[in-house]
Amino acid sequence: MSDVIALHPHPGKNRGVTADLALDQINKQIIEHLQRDGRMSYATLAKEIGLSEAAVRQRVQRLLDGGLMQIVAVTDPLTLGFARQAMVGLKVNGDLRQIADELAAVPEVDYVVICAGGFDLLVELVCTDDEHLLDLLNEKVRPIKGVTSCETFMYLKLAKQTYAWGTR
Amino acid sequence: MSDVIALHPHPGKNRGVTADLALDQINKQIIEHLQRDGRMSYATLAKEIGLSEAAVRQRVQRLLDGGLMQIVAVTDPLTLGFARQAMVGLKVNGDLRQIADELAAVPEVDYVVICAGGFDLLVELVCTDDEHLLDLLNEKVRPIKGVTSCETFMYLKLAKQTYAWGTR
DNA sequence: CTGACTCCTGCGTTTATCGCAGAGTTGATC
DNA sequence: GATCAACTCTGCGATAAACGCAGGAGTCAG
Repeated sequence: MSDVIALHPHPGKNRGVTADLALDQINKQIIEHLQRDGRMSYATLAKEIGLSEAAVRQRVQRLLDGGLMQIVAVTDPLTLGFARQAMVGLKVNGDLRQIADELAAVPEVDYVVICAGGFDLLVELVCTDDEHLLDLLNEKVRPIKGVTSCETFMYLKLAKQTYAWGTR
Repeated sequence: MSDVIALHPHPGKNRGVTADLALDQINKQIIEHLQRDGRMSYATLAKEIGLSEAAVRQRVQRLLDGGLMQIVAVTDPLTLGFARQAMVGLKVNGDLRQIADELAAVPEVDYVVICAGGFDLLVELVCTDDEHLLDLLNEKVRPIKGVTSCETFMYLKLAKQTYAWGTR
């Protein structure tokens, strides 16, 4: 496959910087493989990359512990009984970060991004039905202080959903 | 945690329906656990759910093979060197599904959803930089036949990203 | 009742994971 | 330039998990 790059990527390079978690070429390779199959064994991962099994295990563990990567099961919410999903575009006044955090605290909110353009915030909601969606919008989203406008885009069909962007 | 429900969910119930992949309570429990930790061992998963290890392994394999669930590593693209992410809201004329498929074929597009509201399609782009984003919009998105309007929301900060909605 | 089907269990074999001690490098300090 | 601490890798034995398969039990159609 692709060439293995530096077997010894400057050991001891990242001292001082405590929890820095360098994303060297090896870690990127690890992530790329796990983006395709999150359950790949450390052993085969090690063979593919050209490192010992223990070293790969160590690196994966560090990536997970550091919150830089997580390995999870993903599904189409529609197949799990969440009949109603929606993206909400918000315009707000005040502290963007704080409002984003408030929204992030809502369990039914699975995605919050601060952005530039016609909306200040984009928020994805996962609901069981229309009633649930209405409740959320009415009780949890619109009442947030600083929210001046709220436009809802109800999902009709999820056409693509990928997590393997690779790395650069 | 939650009570274990029916140990024997009507064996042999889903005959006839060839590749149906029933989402019974057990499968939902499996998904819920793997949404939290995709690398959980079949053994502990089996103990938590109250089935044999082999049965759980069989079910997980079927969920994966059937494309109903995938276990992958997820990361914040920004930490992986993708400095520029954006959501694009499109208004289109013509066949929504076909246009959605065309967009889905673009590698840099990781999310396409057909929706109701001010936009017909929401598309998420993962780019290395502004140049890349400009290229994409100019060469791959706007030229698509039927696209009448295109509004871009550049990501400034990802505030939340979850894949564990649980199940209903 | 019989047969086909599905799903589960139990168990032996193979494979992977875990934990730890030791070697090699690097950068800072003296 | 020698020493030391910090980091990462390797190798290996003990433990644990995954795999494959044969057998049992339930369900449904004829």
